[in-house]
Formats: sequence, C-alpha cells, structure tokens
Amino acid sequence: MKYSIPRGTKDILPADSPLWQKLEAICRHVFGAYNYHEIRTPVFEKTELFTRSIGNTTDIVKKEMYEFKDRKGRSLCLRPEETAPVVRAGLENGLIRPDQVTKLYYIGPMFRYERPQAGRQRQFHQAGVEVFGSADPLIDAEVILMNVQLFEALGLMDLEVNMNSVGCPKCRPEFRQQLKAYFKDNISKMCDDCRDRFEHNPLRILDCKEAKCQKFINSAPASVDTLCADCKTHFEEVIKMLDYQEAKVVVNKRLVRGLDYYNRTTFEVVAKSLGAQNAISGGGRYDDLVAELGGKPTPAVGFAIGIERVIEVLKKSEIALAQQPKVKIFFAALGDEARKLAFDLVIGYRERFINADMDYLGKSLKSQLKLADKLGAEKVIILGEDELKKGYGIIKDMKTSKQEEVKLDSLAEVM
RNA sequence: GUGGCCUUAGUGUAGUGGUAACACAACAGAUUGUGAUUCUGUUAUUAGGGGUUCAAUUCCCCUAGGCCACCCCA
Repeated sequence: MKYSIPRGTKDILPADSPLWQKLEAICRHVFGAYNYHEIRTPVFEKTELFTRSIGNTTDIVKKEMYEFKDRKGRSLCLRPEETAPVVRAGLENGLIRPDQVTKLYYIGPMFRYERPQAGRQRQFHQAGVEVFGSADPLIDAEVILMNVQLFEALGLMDLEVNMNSVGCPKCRPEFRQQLKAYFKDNISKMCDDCRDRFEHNPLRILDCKEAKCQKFINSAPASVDTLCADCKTHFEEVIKMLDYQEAKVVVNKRLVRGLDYYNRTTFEVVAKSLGAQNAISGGGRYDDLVAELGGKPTPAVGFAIGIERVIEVLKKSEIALAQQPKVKIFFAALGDEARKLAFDLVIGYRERFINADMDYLGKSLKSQLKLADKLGAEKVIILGEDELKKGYGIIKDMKTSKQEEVKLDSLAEVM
C-alpha cells in the first residue's frame, strides 16, 4: 500500500460512525440539560498557551506535543487538551467574567505524540465541559453528577467514580514536604520510576503499581489529611452534596491528576473492562488557571471524557448499536428510457427526505434486486421496457415478495 | 522514550526451504427480466528493503506499521 494512515490515528468508518453520532448526541443532550453551551476553538494554538497552563514538567508538554513553526516562524501546537484553549477563547471574547457563571462544552479531536496502545492514539477525541466563575462546592458536585448522568444515559455499567482533593497552593507545598519526608528513608528500596518521581513530582508516587512500592505507599500521608481549613471544608461540602444526591462516588486518597493546574477537587471515572488505559473521563477544579492566562482571578471546574475509550466500552457491552440509515425504496430500471424515469422518481423521493436509491452500473435485474436486498430496501419499483410501453411499473414488497402493477404517474406516491 | 508478540487475497485465518490453502465477503453465471438458499467461476508475486541459499512466503538483519505492557494520560 503506497499511502497508509499516519501512526496512531484511526479512520472512523461508516460501520462505526452511527455510534459516534449517538454518543455525541447524548453528550449534547445531557450538557444542554445542565445549561452548558458549545464552544468550538481552533485545533492549534500558540505553543505558549499550553506550556503555561499544563505545566513545563508534565510529559504532555515535555515530549507529547505536536509542535510546528508556521511560515512566519511562529511556534504553534496541535492542541493536546482543550481546557486552556477554552479559557483563552473565553477571555478573548469576554465570555468569562469573575462575577458570573459561564458554562461551556466542547467536542473535538486532540493530539498527543505518544506510543500507540489500547485506548491511546495520537489523534483522539474528547467531549468536555468547563464552568467558570463559581467556587461553590455545588458546582463541583454538579459537574461530577453530570458526568455520571452522561454515562448512565449511555447505559454504561461497571464504572468506578473516584474523587480526591489535592489542596491549593497554600496547603499543597505542606503535603509535598510531608510526602518527601515520609518516603525519604525508603526511596532507595523503591522502583526507578518512583525515585525519579521523588525528585520531580512526589505526588505521582502515590499511584505507582509496583508491588515493592505499594507497601510503602499504603501508609503514606494522604493529601486530604493535610488540607488547609478552606480546602477541607470545600471538600467536605462536595462530598455532602454528592451523598445527598446518592451518587456512587468513592473517595480515593491515592488519586493524583497529571496536569499542574488542578487544585482542590479532582476526579476520574474508570471502566474496569478496559485494560491499562481505563480512565474514560477525568477532571477537577482549576481556580488559578484563568488568572495564570491573563484574566481576573476566576474559579473554574471541568472534565473531559475520552470518546474512543467510551466507544470501546459501548462495543464491549453490546449496548444498542445505532443503525445505518436504510433504503426505503429502490428503483430497478432496465434500459435507458426506464433509467431516466427512475432517476427522476428517485430525486423526487429524496426531495421529500425519503431514502431512495437506484442502480448506477447498468446491472441485470437480478443483480439490481440483490443490491436492493443488501441495502435493506422495503420496496423495489421495477421499471422494464415492457412495463414502460404499457404505462405501468411493478412494485415489489421485499418482505412479502408480493408484486403488483401500478400506473406510472402514481409511482411518485408509493411511500 | 523502553520492552514483548505480530504483519499471508476486501476481512478472518492455514501452510511448507522448491514457485500459496480455507472460510466469509465482493463480482459474474446456472437456457437468456426478479432478491435471503444451493452450485460454478473470478479475485494475492505472502508489509517494504537487504542478506544466507541452486531456490524463501517459510531462516537472519534493518525499516515501517499493528497489538499489548511500562511511562503518562482521556
């Protein structure tokens, strides 16, 4: 094959696209019910937007960005995530204001230069929401509940919703210190990755999967125990609201999120059926990002779902696969005269938005009927030279195989 | 970026150091204008490049891609 698809990307073929459409429609439906409005931003942005927001030390920025220079030498990046672009767009267009609540959602492709694997591609799709302007725990709860409702609406089962609080710039340094103090003595006995994390990002040690590290991690201090008074109250309020709504959310003290901008509430939903890359959505609060990107200090919360991963779960669980549209009426014509008439009639049906089709290859009647059958046609109109001469066509019901003769001028009204 | 497995017709799979098999799909036909069945036929120089050999699809190396895991993340 001379041309093949770039590594880590996938074509979404007609067999799958109805499922995508269904998923997107349900996202819009649920987000709409919570009064979120769609925003669409460019797939590329100035590189600096991402280095500022996501954090210079994260893998995303260090080695996963599709960066390029345009013809004027400006450094641009294919977006690896959409929170920063939404903040940028919201600020630039006056949508985000400290004194009002703004609710936005987006659906679209993201790009990260990673080694492909199950549930991980270089171009993948996310649907996400962002709320700006409120620090109220109700908003944290609302966003989590909306996420849960979305998955329920899709019929997903065996999900686990984890949440945690990572504190704020006031109390997180304290937690970091405690962690480093705790691991200091034993870090030499832990894995290479953890030793690296100890230096650069001690919080990440908490979700290491190595057995030899686990025994030390188990009794490590938890972020929720070192929260400052404000963060603690906030966290408790969120939990209270979720309990009140009977949401099945589990507090997971080990949950750490990768992006630098998160503070206080973080959460993620994992699907047990998926394998290593099993997080199907993730998000949290990021109260300092808007100011970091040049706006007035404005609290915010958001999350994103990984569409490919959700699609995988949907396929595995055999949840009602959406159907391709089927042909309602098919015209089998023989001879130039008849084909011309058939074309005229087909167009007429289509103008009324009735799915109609015909043969374009000059096939035999037998082949045309075979095709009609394959397309799932309900009715076939047979137009042969003999019929044409006599001024009628044959209408055949493909289910019952019954045929009847119908006058040509009433063929436009069969369906 | 690291590691393991893999790469044969449209799809899914056999197989052997001597010039490729099966299933499904697709297309065509079965006395010439009627669909799901049945029968027949048609459809591949075995990912690309290099090497070993009289000879490679089968052995070795490289490249590309796929799958899976680590890292990380949705």
